[in-house]
Amino acid sequence: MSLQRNVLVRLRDMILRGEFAPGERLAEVQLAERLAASRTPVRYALATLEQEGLVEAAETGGYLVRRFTPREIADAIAVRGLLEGMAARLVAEHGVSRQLAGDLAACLDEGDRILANDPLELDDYAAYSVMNDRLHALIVQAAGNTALARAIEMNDKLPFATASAMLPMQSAIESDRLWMLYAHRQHHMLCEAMRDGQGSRAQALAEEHVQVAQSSLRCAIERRDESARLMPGIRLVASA
Amino acid sequence: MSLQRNVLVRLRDMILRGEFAPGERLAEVQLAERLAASRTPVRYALATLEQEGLVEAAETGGYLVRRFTPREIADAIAVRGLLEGMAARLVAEHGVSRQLAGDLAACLDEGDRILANDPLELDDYAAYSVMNDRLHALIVQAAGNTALARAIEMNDKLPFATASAMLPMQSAIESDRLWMLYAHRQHHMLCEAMRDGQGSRAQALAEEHVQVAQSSLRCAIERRDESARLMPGIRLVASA
DNA sequence: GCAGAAGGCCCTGTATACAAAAACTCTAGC
DNA sequence: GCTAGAGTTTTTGTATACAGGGCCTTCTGC
Repeated sequence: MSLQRNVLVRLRDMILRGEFAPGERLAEVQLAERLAASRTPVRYALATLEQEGLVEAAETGGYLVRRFTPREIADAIAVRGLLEGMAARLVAEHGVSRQLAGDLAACLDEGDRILANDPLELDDYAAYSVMNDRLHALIVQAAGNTALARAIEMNDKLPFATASAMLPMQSAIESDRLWMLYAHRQHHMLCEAMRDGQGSRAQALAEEHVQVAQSSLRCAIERRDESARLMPGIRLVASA
Repeated sequence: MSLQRNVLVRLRDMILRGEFAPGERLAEVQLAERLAASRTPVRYALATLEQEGLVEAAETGGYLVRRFTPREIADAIAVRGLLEGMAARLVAEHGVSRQLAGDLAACLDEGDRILANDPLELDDYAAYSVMNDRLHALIVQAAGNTALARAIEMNDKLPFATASAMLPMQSAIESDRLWMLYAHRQHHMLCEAMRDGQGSRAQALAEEHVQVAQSSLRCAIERRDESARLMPGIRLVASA
């Protein structure tokens, strides 16, 4: 992989891990030596991350780590609901191919299997996240609308807006298993609606599905200290 | 303005004007001398335009002008409809402020005034475009959802996906005035729905509103040679 | 005559030099 | 003690040098 790409993914990861304070200046030389590269790849990464919205250009020049409000995160989650709702409707209207039906069923089965464990372990959350991301990606891909896929991809660059960003939070909630059972039941219903060509039902389900993430977000904001351990990136979200 | 920004907007404009063939390699040194700058600002512009989707990274390195299919443009227009529909619904649900009501009314009045001219002149199309963009921007801004605004902004970077991108095409259609009267009637109805707090009516109207653009797009694709004079950027759309 | 290899040319990725501007610090004066 | 100002230092924006790689051309051998 080129150094540019390497620096980009590492810097993005560092920001998402909360290694910088929100509003902090990202000095190029400092980043360059920390990432063992020259300023050129670092500048490329910063320009890209500005487009992604993780970093903002300072008026005086250079870049600052962006500070997010809880409102902005909630907004992004709502937009994801809208976009995934459209994707689900398109899939329902196009019809579910045999291939897709099999892939979706595999995701559903795996989710069932994971949630059969009663005290959910850390591995279970991780495995569920992978399954969850794959399920959502399958639907978006099957929708076959490139602009829609691009919009979702862009929206998911914002922290905590992605499908499984809030999942680590579940392990801090007492009723975690109930929430996940609810969310996964929605997965089942959504796949059923798409399979049966029920476009507006599928859309409504996908749109409603993000309310679970909204709940988790509210919980994470209320219990910052606790969630900071599970999701270090929460530092980027303003406390007020 | 910094040279970086200057080069970025000029290069974006050159691509949108169709000054490059789709798939053409954008050699950095050549662009640099053409834009009277060094490779550094040019590389910044290319990286940004890649994020915007106007340019794609070649496997071997460097960048190529993107080629768009009519399907991709139609997809982007559909996504704009979805996003603007959500914006309209949010405005209806939040309520229309006195300030916003005045601004919207000014747009509606100006549109009425322009469309009162019976043979529409070139100036009329231009003035209508400005009004149209302002009206759409007002609604998005009033929705107050930053992620939504970002998604629309990103989507509008794709050629021919923006609200008034297809307007120049109208001057080549016999029934242009009828179409524009129809679209502007939708503007009136949309503002009425938002004012009266009719969220789902507003959403449906905004979503349906983009069908005018879809029509214009189909017309532009069918009559490439004619539309190429009015919208040079159509060169970027594959003929097939 | 054709195929394969070698050489040269152009292009990108990376590093770095340089200048202008901004920020910080230290000092002097009120 | 605080403010203003000058000087210094850091930082960004820009240009450019350099190396590695790909592609095209050309030459040679079969």
